[in-house]
Amino acid sequence: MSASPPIPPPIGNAFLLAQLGAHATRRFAERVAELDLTPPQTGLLRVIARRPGESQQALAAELGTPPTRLVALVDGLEQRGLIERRRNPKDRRLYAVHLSEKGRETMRALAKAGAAHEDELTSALSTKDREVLHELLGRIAEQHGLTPGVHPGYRSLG
Amino acid sequence: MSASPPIPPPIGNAFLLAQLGAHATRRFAERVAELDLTPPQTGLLRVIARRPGESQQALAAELGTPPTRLVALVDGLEQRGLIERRRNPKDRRLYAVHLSEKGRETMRALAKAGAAHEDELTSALSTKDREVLHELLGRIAEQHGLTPGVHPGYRSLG
DNA sequence: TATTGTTATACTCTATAACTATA
DNA sequence: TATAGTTATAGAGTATAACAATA
Repeated sequence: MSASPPIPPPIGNAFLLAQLGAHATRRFAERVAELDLTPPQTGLLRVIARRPGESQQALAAELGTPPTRLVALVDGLEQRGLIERRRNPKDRRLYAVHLSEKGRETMRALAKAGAAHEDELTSALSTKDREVLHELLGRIAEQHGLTPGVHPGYRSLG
Repeated sequence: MSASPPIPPPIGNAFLLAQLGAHATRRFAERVAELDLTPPQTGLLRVIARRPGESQQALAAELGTPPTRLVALVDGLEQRGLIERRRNPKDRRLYAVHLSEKGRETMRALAKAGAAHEDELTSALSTKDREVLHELLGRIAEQHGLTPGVHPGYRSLG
């Protein structure tokens, strides 16, 4: 009489989402590494592209990240010439953060990489399947209050 | 004439999966923190439950993690009395890792937490929708060669 | 006195390499 | 000499708190 091993619970949607999400994030990181970017940097670029001229505080609030973390991200992108900090002469405490022309080129390269990533990840699904999946995922994301286009990885854990 | 801001690309399935995956992982971490466990610890417990008596090397291979990382995980679970290291008298280099009775209790609590987590995450979907989602996600996971029940977070990044 | 941005610091997680004990 | 497990060490990423400049 050997003790019966516990029956493992069936793999649910929550686990599949976590598993596939980690896989997707990893593959995306590999792709953007070819552009010398990290995923957090791409997310910041995306926000700057959508809302050019915002202050670092505003960007931090949009991403849900501590302002101190943003400094390092902005530093890295600025040193590579992808973004510009412009002083606001009316209030010299603020910077207005803008994409440079090189930054806009990088955004185009990122869009290509993103499309290739999307294709690769969902290549097992038909066009119709992809639409169904998108609708289901969108409904879950909305119900949980996730900000469209903003990855929770910025959000502090406390 | 102001320069037109770049049109952000539509949010695709890949981003939604990454976003929801990170959210699911975070919520799960919060839940199992109430059992004083981290997600990596729960994944290891799950593998030990399914394959009791394996060596640490075998467990590391199954999870795809460096053996050195496993030591700390096993240490933590053993100190809390959830698992046992048993020496193999035939080859005294090996340990056989087993769940303790307390470990089996913890597995039952984990199953409850997992079910609650699953319900919460997919509460926006009908039963039928959940089945459709599960089928689609399973197909993607299989096509990308993801091991059922093993989170890619163990896998080294190299 | 409040706010923007910054620096300093510490903590968590993980990987790599060197070590031991057994075989 | 090869293998199982361990320890030591270092690196990446992020958070918290203190600080300087400006309002």
